[in-house]
Amino acid sequence: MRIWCIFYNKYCIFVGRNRPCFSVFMSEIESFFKSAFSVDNVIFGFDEGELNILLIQRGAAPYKGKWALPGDLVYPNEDLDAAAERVLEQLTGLRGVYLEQVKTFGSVNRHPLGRVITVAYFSLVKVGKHTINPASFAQSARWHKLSEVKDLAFDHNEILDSCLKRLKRKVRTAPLGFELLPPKFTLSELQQLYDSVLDLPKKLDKRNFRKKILSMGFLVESDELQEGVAHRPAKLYSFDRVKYEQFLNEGYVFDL
Amino acid sequence: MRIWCIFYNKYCIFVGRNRPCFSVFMSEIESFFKSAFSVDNVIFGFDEGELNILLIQRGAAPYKGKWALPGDLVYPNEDLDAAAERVLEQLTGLRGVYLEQVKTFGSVNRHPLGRVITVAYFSLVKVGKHTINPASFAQSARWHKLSEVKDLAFDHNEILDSCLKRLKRKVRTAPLGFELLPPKFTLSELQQLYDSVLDLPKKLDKRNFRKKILSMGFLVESDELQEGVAHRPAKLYSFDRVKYEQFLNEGYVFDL
DNA sequence: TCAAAAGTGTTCTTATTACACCCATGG
DNA sequence: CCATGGGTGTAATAAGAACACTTTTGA
Repeated sequence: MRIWCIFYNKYCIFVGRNRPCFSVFMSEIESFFKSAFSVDNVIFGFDEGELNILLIQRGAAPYKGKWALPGDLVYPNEDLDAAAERVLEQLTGLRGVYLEQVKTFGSVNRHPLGRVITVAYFSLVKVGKHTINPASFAQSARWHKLSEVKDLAFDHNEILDSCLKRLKRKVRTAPLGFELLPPKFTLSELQQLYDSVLDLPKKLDKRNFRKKILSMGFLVESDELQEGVAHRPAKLYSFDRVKYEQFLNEGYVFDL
Repeated sequence: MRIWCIFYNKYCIFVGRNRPCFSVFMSEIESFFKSAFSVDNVIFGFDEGELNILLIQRGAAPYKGKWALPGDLVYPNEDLDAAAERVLEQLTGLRGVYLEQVKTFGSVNRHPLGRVITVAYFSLVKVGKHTINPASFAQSARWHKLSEVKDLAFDHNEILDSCLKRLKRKVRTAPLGFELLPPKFTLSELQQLYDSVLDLPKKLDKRNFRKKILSMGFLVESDELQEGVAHRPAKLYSFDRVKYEQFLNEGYVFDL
């Protein structure tokens, strides 16, 4: 059965089987726009020595064809965090990744079709551990180098800025970097990650960086070496979460 | 302009200017009518050497009679920050105070009457510069010592925890303390504030605290002295925002 | 044998901590 | 004259910054 409705005067009249079946006050319809809420997820990955983010290309108006952050309306019986996790999982198939709420954007006119407030999240994924499935979201989806991202749909540039700022702060005070690397990594890869994320005027000093991160005692050296590189192969390390907890319990704090 | 919409399958397709402009899931239409968003504001004040917060006592169900954070639904044409400012102004008459968004709480069952997500803010006010007007909110409103706050309505304890945590972090890296003090204050008052907010196992060292805060160069000594105290009167200082900007421009950061 | 990144200590400089006595005022 | 908090400097320690050469590998 089809039901049509027409917005007329201050009423929305629903029409089924060729006659009006019920109507609602426009203001209630308007409240629909008032109270729509969504999540948007800035998905960070680290690839080719650079920070990347996963964007979708919008398949429908508004902003059709523009690149945007993956996001969706929050379902009626869904917690906010769950909605953000769902967006990520539908797009990448990944579960249990690092996810953090950053800020809520609710300017009256941020969405051209009505009042939609959106809760921004960022997540950290290991690039290459997943295949991207844009189907339910958009006409396409792919990784973009952060340095090449510009002119996103809606207020998504502002959202991205907030998330990036948060990441830059948080990465210095919590062991987030490891979420972006494979389970085993070289110290140079780790340093490159920090250099890239922090984007400081001067790069970190190799010796000081190694001294500091190793002195914290939660990186464990494996007996494996890097392979297939045209230079002296580096030792592979991994992040030991249990040792990190001990480190915290002894009253130390991660600070880079 | 008329907008038509057609309910088809499980979608509601909105039609403007003879073509579809957007569509939504039917079930979402229903949820929109039942959902709302609000702001809650943790209003911090500093009084009698202690951090205080301004609470209202609920005048209506649910949680009638319980203490709660002041908050309200966001109006249809109101930005989120504006709603938080309005809540504060209606309660205290204050405008232009420090206000910061902290986190959004959206658990499905956090509100017994329906789906309400709430955006938590904190603000910092100078106690005594205002009179409290609970009228439009609740049966009463008053300051509570933070140490005596317990068992608030809704998930407001959790919201308070988040805001307090944020304040503790932020107060060390931005000159927020001054927002809680009168324009002229003694260094001991300032230190007492930091001791109280940070709640460290050891109090700050008086000489080291003074050395550090004065060395930043944005506190200006006035020629006035404390009055009416039964001991050597302290010099009054004030925070110079222009000098603080200079301090930042020279590449320094506030860090306590 | 060359290119390319891995790996490694020491010195200097700066920031942080710890600590105790005299001073000015009101009651 | 006493109680109360105001005000002050220095020495020891710890943390951070700067810096250059040898090693191992694949091509």
